[in-house]
Amino acid sequence: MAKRACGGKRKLRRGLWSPEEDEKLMNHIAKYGHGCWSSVPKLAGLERCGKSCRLRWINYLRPDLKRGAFSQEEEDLIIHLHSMLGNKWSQIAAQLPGRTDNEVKNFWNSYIKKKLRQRGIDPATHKPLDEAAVAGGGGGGGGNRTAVFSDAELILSSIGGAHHLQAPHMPPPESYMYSRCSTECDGVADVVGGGCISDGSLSLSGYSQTAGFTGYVDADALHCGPAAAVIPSVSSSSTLNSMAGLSPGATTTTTTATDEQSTTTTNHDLPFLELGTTSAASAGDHYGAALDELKWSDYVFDGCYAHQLPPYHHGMQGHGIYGDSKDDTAVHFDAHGLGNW
DNA sequence: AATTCAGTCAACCGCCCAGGT
DNA sequence: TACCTGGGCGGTTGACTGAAT
Repeated sequence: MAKRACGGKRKLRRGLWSPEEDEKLMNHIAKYGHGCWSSVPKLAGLERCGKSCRLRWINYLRPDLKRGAFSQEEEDLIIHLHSMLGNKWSQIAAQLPGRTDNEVKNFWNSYIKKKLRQRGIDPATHKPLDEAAVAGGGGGGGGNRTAVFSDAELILSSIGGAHHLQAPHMPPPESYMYSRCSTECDGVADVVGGGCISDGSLSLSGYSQTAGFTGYVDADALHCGPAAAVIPSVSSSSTLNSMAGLSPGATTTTTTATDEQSTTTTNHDLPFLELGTTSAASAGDHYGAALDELKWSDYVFDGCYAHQLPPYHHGMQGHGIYGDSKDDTAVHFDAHGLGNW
């Protein structure tokens, strides 16, 4: 197959990105969008391969990224989604606004995995370790994931400490698995504590009762049905494309849903430069509010966004636009905002 | 103060898939 | 239909940091 290695002929730079490279890439995308990634490095004057540029943009430069520590709600949601999806990091990240698959993956491997093991849970199967071993060392992931979520719920219970376990108000685990059926349905909320939004999005309000979190799961992302709502997932490539305004006249559809209703707004000509500004706001108050702090235009149009790139100036390895990733002043997960999506 | 070790995370690699020709 | 190319994804690596010794 002779799969081309990234940048076969030309001598391309590799490794960490310099501030100058970041600036070039940001300037280029700000002006033109990314378009065809393979042409970006050339047009932007970078000696990188397109893949590298894409990765840098998605994982670090994108203006809508939420940096900083994962909240308990995010952690719980990751465990929950992993119990259903396995290592589908992109799909998991799609449910975590502002988080990238790489970030989620790293968080899982460096933190959650260990935490689960310490608690005697096999992170691959979400079953107790001894049971997982008996189950046939088959290496997790292969089996019927829907059958293990009750275990995942136990995990959540134990991790959460204060919350749940007894939780008589909790719906049975099956109700989390939901929804898969009820989504293809008529939109009737037939899940205890959860709602089946008529447009196909999934409510995890049952989940919220235990973890203090309310979220909507993109049914399509979970392969749960054909009529998935379009969640403004910042991690999805489609959203990225719309953000980048690749195609003039492109249409993005943003769905906001509450327990009682779902509304859909359609935006035409939404260039990504307007993220967090007027267009985003018009897309829906909730989404707009969630983006308020992004102020992408501040970075670009001030002509001096470089000063807002603290990473290098802080001399830290973690190069966060919003500052040191370990800084608690970093944007925190807004469960309410997400819940309102 | 120097060294070692473990943890974190950015970036790369290789594969797969979809779309175009 | 076969091939090519670009984009995306998951797994892995390696640089860097801070804690421990």
